[in-house]
Amino acid sequence: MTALKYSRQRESIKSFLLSRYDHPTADTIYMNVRKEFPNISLGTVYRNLALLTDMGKIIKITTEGADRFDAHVEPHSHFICRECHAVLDIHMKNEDFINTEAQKEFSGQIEGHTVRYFGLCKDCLSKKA
Amino acid sequence: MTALKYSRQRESIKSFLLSRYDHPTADTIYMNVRKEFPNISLGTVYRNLALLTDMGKIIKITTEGADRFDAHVEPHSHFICRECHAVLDIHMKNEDFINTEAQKEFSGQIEGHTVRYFGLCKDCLSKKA
DNA sequence: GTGGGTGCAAATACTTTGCAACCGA
DNA sequence: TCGGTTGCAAAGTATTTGCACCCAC
Repeated sequence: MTALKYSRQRESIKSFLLSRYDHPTADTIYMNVRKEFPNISLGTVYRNLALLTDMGKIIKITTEGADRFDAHVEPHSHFICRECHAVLDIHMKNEDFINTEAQKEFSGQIEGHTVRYFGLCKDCLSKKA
Repeated sequence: MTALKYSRQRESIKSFLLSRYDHPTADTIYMNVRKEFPNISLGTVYRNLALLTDMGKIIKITTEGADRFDAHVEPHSHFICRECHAVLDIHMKNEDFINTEAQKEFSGQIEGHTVRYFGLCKDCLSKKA
């Protein structure tokens, strides 16, 4: 029974994440939280991101390169660009994939805000033209 | 114009992957290919996995921990266990998500065999009971 | 005061890369 | 022979962890 204690650093990390919709990496979070806590260390950022993830306050998204984080935990899905690894929100209703083969095969096992579509984002698509 | 040359090691890696449906990691591939090529190095395994991925002969699946690889490139989706990180195939038709919000929002940008569902596999579910 | 949290640095896990020797076309 | 490929080891990137000190309760 580890009693969680308040920490200004953790609060700052969470509120920074709440202000962003682009799923920043631990390093980006570190750079920004440093504006408020110049002495914070990357280790502390990682430790708190792990804590917040375990508590369900944020979501960790593992992609190529560094993991990305999202404080918006309402059920939603993600589109991930194969090229630039941008993570974009998809505002998809849970019921939306209820009739898919996946839903039939893994009925009851698939959690919300956990579907990820991969492809090319518009920026990367247009750079190819 | 780099002319690709035949390599027994690369062939072995590819045929090992074709024999597996559990999406092994580079290290597992290394361990197994070593039975045929005792002197092969991890670096060579990684180099060839990158080459095969670029050629579209295999798929790289980035998850927590080590990346996983799949030589079965026919369009299909994956179910990934949050707990043990197992990657299971979902035999889902491409048309299956054509009416979803994701498909509408990212029309033409979503590639085949690239949708990933997250949840708990049956083994991990039963261990919780 | 006590135990969780922090900064720092070292360690770890996974992957990439430089280089000389090797091998396929 | 020529240039791609390999084994080995060192380096690189992302993340975790041990430890002494600090701070919330």
